[in-house]
Amino acid sequence: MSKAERTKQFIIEQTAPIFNKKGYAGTSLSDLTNATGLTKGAIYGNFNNKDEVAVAAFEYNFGLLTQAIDKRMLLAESAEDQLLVFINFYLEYYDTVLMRGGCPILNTAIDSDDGNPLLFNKVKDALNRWIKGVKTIVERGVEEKEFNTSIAPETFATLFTSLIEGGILLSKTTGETKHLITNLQYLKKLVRQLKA
Amino acid sequence: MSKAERTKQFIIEQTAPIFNKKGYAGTSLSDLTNATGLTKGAIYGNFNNKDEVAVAAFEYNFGLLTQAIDKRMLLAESAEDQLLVFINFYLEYYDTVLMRGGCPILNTAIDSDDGNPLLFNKVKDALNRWIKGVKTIVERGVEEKEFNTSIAPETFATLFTSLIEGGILLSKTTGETKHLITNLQYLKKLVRQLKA
DNA sequence: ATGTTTAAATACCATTTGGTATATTTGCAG
DNA sequence: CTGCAAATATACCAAATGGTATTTAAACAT
Repeated sequence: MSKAERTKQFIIEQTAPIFNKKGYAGTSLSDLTNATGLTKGAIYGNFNNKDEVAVAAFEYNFGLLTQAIDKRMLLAESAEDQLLVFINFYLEYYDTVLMRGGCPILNTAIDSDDGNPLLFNKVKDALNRWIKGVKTIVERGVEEKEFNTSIAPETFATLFTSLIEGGILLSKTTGETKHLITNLQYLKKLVRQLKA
Repeated sequence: MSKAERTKQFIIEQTAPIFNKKGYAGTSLSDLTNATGLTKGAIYGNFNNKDEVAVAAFEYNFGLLTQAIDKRMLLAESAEDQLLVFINFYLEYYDTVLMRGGCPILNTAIDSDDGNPLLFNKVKDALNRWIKGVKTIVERGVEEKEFNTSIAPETFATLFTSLIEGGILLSKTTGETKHLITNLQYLKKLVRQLKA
């Protein structure tokens, strides 16, 4: 890894939590220099503008989540276990996710819907991939006779994602973890229903 | 209503959708003057700072929603009908809500969680009131033997709110209404389950 | 109608913003 | 260990930011 590549990575790692917490418009160039200890010259030597840093930061934040989940996914064999990977991940790592500013999809979607189409498209893609991933798991479960068809895969995927994101919103806003936990437990029940 | 009160109201009405769309940090003083056609003098004659305008704007945005819902709530007698008021409101007015920048609670919660505690507390209160309102409806339904206890009122309120907010997020981000509709239809099913 | 209070416009301020050109340092190949 | 290229720091820029006196205009009670 060249020097430039290393500092570029360093900038992303240091600024990613800030973008996630303060949002795109709320994060200034001086926030970036403060967080990294670097100067504007270093930032603009590695990125063309603030936009590019924001996009890279989002991809990094989202990547952290997906990597952690994908890693656990390897150990899951059945469709049920794969769905439980998501649920258990959030049950265990909710505090960590919160410490980093919350769910990057939730944050960045709301933050970029007006005025930052490049970033917004990235979030859109990420969210669509996530929903589709859940849907695919359920479809496979149905194909392999592990799941019944009491809930359509597409419907399930929407409910699944909404309850997680909605739960994060409620818990983050009220300060009470119980909301997310309630949703995750309900999702477990839904998964069980899918099996019965 | 005095002149000052009228312009104050005018400022709130004109700037409320902007704050909802662009967020607090993303809305500048010049956005406010542009939207109103007034000058900084007029704004600062009626508000002490940008914060105060933002808080007033949020309360206005949230008030629009609650007023519309409360109005319909008067016609609902049973607990079931009262829950359906929420569901049908979002089914019918989703486009209108989106046109104004989406759900003010969702937007403002994400926007103000870092760096604007005054505003954040307002959202927190609003969200807590909403959740509690749903819970109370279900509790009353149980008391009056209209609802069974298959789902605890508190659990139901969390699921209910999460599915609506989560659905709005999904639909707004993907651009596909189906997500919110899926959730609202599922909520209808949950309400029916509560009756059976 | 007039004088006074009230509200809004103007002109101004320091600071910060995102961004760039240039200078300086650093890393690294020969 | 030296020379050159790559990477970072410095110095600078115009524009925009939130905010404040001060001036002007509009309301309104008498």
